[in-house]
Amino acid sequence: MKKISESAVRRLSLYLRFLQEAAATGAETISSGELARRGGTTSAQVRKDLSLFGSFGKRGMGYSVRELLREIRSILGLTRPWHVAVVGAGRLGSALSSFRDFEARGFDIRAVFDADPAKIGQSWGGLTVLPDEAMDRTLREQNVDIAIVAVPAEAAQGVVDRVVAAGVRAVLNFAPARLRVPRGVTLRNVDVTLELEGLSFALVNGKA
Amino acid sequence: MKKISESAVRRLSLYLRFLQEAAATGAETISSGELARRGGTTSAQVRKDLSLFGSFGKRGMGYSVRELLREIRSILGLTRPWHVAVVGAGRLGSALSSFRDFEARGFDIRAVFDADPAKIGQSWGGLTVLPDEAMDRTLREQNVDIAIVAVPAEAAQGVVDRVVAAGVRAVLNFAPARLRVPRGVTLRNVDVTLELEGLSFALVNGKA
DNA sequence: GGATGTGAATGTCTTCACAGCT
DNA sequence: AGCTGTGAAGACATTCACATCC
Repeated sequence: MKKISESAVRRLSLYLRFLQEAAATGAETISSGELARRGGTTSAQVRKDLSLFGSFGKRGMGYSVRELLREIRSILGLTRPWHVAVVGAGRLGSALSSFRDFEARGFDIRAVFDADPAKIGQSWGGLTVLPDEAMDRTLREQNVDIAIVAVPAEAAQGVVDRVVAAGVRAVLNFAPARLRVPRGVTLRNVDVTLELEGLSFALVNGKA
Repeated sequence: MKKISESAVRRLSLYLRFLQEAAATGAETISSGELARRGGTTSAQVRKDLSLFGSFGKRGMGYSVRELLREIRSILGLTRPWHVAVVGAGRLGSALSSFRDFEARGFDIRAVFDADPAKIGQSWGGLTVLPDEAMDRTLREQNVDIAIVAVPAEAAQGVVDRVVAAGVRAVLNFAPARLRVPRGVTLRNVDVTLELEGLSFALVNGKA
């Protein structure tokens, strides 16, 4: 299989969202031009992205919204729910754990962990904060696929090592730290400070 | 001035963080190879990135940690503090507002807004949640440079239009929506669902 | 007619490799 | 010797443009 760039995958996620919006308005078909307009890209880009996986459109017609929804869901692996755990029940972890939007998109939060005794046992929306020591066992029992790391930077590498040892193969890291993961484990970072610094750069350089 | 890619700016932010860590350990100099190792890139990449802005190193020696810190701070526009406002005092907004790390890096949160009467007047760490109606005036009075949008997707475009009208030229959007901003305004998105879907893709495709 | 799918052309970013300082 | 700075080469991503098909 061809190598797919991260930016292409990001765009597919966006197209998926636009398709859901279009479906909600009852649209039957959608053109590459319309997807491009919403995504701030070009129609050629949209067609190239989709052509990496197949030929889903009808010439002269565009794409069937329902069909393309199904295809992109399948490409992105969203045909079955994923099991997610949140490590760190601070403000950020609690915000993420309570995001009902995730469930709607097939990411089921199965557990929340924290090391702070004061937080353990608290419950948010059906989830009880579990102690650190229960982590390894629970990750396996719940067949957790994706771990969200929302702990302080100093603790992040230790956490990721443990979740990887417990069989988790995908990690979304919110800690401002560059983590090491073994081959076969996928890591993505959300680094708010980095984004702010990017905005700072744009401000002083007058770039749009 | 040359066009600098977003990925180059991201890497500069990372180098800055590594330099701060190195400075904390008392290191005097650092090589491109060492920065590359920490950042998961190559030494040639590091040198190219830095060479876009000048020649900061000494051959055979590497870079002076203190000097390079100063240069990168200057490049990124971090020599003066930026004024930040958070719009949306839900769980995510509250988590972001209380991130003390931002202040340390020169991003001063000057105001938090919400439309919900139940939240207005609550105070978090010296900040009082202000009502929606006070937003336009306060953004100008506080000379806010950067707005963080942490409201539901449906409300996000309205919010960004208002902050832009109030003179804000940089926006960090956490809402899962693609926002339109006029030329001259920089927008960055943090889209957690997108990241999760990217991990899902990696899981089903066995990519590391 | 109208929009897709795709080789070819272009543009951008990364890596190579080596001359040039220290 | 060691490490930077940088043209040149290579890899990768985007855009063009048009034949193809509904």
